[in-house]
Amino acid sequence: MQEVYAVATIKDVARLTGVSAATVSNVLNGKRGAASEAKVQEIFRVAQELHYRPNSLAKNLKLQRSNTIGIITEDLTVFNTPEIVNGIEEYCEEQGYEILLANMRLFKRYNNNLTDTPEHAVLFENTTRNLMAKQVEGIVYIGYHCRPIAYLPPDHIPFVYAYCFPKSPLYPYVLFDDEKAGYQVSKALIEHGHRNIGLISGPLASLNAQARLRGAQKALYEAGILYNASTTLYGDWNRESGYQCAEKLLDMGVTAIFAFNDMTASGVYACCIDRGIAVGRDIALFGYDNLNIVEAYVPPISSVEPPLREMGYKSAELILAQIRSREPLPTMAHSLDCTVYVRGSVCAAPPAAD
Amino acid sequence: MQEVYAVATIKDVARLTGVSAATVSNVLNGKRGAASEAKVQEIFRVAQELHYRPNSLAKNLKLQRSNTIGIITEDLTVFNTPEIVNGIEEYCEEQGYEILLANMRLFKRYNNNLTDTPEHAVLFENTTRNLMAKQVEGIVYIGYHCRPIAYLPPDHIPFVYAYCFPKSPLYPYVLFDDEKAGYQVSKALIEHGHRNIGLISGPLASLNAQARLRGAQKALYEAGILYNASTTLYGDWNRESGYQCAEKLLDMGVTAIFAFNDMTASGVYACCIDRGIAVGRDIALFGYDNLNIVEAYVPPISSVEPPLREMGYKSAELILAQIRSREPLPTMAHSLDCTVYVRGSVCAAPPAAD
DNA sequence: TTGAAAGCGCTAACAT
DNA sequence: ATGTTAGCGCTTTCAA
Repeated sequence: MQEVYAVATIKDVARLTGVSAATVSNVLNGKRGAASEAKVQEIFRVAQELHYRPNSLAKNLKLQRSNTIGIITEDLTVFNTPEIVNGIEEYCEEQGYEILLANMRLFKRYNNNLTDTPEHAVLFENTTRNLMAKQVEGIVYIGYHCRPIAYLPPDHIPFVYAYCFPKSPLYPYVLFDDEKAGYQVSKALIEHGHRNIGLISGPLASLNAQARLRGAQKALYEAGILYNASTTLYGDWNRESGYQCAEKLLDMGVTAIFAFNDMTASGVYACCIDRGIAVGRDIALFGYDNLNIVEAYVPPISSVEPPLREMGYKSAELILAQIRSREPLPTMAHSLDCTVYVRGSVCAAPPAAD
Repeated sequence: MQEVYAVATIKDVARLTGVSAATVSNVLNGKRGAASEAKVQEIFRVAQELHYRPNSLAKNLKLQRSNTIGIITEDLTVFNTPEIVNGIEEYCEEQGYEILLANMRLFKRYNNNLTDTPEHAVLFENTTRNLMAKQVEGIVYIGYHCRPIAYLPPDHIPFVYAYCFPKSPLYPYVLFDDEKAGYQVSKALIEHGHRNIGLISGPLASLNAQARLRGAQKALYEAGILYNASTTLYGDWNRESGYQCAEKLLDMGVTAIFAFNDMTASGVYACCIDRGIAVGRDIALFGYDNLNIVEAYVPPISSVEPPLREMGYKSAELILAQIRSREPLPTMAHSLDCTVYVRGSVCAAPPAAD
């Protein structure tokens, strides 16, 4: 088996400069007066030449801290995850912290069957303890979609949930404000004169969908528009269900459709094309997620962009705050604002017939 | 600053079971006859109770090997990268190896200006040495698109390039077979009766584009179709240039368009819609990359899927082979096959007028 | 200004 | 069957 390829150690630097390892360590760690000016110069020179850097394992073991936080991703290939990771990395870089990433690959492993099973619990626990065995000082857990997570970390390790939240609210979590976005979208449609707006929600059980629905109702209420239960349909987040729901809504004569995700909106679009209805002229359409598919349409689909990078950044702030304060944080829920993009798919409502 | 939260060490297990640390180590590492049956049971029991796992830093430091390979990503948020990472993880999991991921965030850092500058070289070197300081046994470098990389790793550390390749072919690299895919796509179009096929390449300098072009020419040649330079245009990979190129090609009367990526194909689609030309009926269209936007169209765009997971898997095989053999590998270039998806956007050519 | 020594948690060679 | 010891590479206290 492989030994480590040749890498310079502190002893090499010590030997080549004729001082002790202790002195090299002191000098390289910037301790003033650890050696004469000449020695200092030489130590730096030799260290440079040998490309010396302290062995990270040895250093962290000795110091009993790693300057590292762990990230657990439920699945790195889910489209939102990398951008959240990026936000975490950004803050950590600013703070001189390092990252250790553990990807659970839940999708590949369990065929996208993501309820909290005992099997999952074992994997969670394992992944967490693996990171702890590497002395990470805290962990950010990134869900693949917003939902409650039963798993709680052991041993009071500093922990933050991003894009999901703990069933028992014992640790901070970072989400985005679905209700506000739902409100803003609906308000935008109302301001374009729409009063008969079809909603294609996700499944009733989805918390995201519920929050968006609340936002939409609030906007309707404020505008004095009577809520019409029959024009609120519950889809399955996918294109097919978008198509089917669109058929019903179009039959009911809505002038605008707010689909709660872009895939659904894409299905709506397809239905409109098939019926010869021009999106952005005959009907207004809004999606959610701001996937790159929305720009593929002519006119492009209006949509809502979740603040992924910011969620990562915020999560990192929270984890470092926990680490530094050594106390649980006062505020648990952190909700960040989405960006609403009104694009060509949103047109004014036709002159009211009523 | 944070000390490590309370975690059981081997000493704790030793103390609670009344044996020495050495015995605990021996028992837990499966050394037969290291202790009496009763002791063995007890050691396992206590270890379990305390959730003991060996401190990874201490263990690796001691053993001078980490059972870990490093992954350097140029940018984790580029759409192809996570799937490649996944493939690597899959193989490593099978082999009992761990992963350490370092994301250079080239996009965020340098605004997508990705030539090999000295600035980059410093970042590469730094990232590599950082991983080496953690005793990774080898490194897989994942480019964000296929191109030659000037950077070579130091100290003969086992190294593999994925989705890119080293300017000096001193290390193995894993790509996908653009030429073959270009050939297959063109052949598929020809078999549908098309003889006047427009190509929208990427920039002339792109190696991917060149290879796809070679494949296309081969197919034309085999079919006895005269290569027509005027129906080969060089775009910029984006939607706008796709639109513009499509205008020209449609004016020239092509019956099929092979766009060398999906964004370009998306621009072509937009142009066709604007002109009232039905893709999949009046004209055939092929893209490349198999982004999720291709399914958003009705009919969906035919496209080519690069074997991302497989590339990752292969890279991992190659890095472990290097690590285990302690020798450079004989074969440097590894090219994997893409999957070609013929979808509704491909129709038969109209009856020949010539 | 410099270095010897101890120890982080672990494993392995070598006693007993 | 079990333990003692040494040492991986590093930092830090303390003494010189």
